[in-house]
Amino acid sequence: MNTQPNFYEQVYAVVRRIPQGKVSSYGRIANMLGRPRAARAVGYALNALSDKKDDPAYADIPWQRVVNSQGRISIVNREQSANHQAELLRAEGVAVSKKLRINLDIYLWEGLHWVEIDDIMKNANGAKP
DNA sequence: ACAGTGACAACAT
DNA sequence: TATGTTGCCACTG
Repeated sequence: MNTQPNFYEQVYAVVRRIPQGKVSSYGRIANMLGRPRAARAVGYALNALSDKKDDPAYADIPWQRVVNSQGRISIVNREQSANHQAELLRAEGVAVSKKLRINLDIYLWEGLHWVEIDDIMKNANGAKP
């Protein structure tokens, strides 16, 4: 009852549900998946996408919609990637300040309800039925 | 099997 | 507000 082999897939499934123009945080996603302390692992999961970007199955994941709990783009020591993420978000209508900060009062995604989470847990696929 | 790592978060200065 | 520290988790050699 713990470590499900598909933790990454579950993360991806949730991220795919984040609507355009909204953002969520690593911690919130971890929370949705029933692992409130796994925020760091969520970031790790998204980081792993860079190795899968050639796989079309992972090409549609809006990773840019995930920021840290303060509403700031969290890839601090990767300036280029951070700016890239900011641009992607702006292109979606999300206001990102020069300091890479986003107003969560406006753009925070409410998240999924338990029924949808339950579905993801079963299929660890989420994307599509 | 085990230690190291990293797109986090909460708390302390 | 801006750093630094500590705890956490899943994944990797």
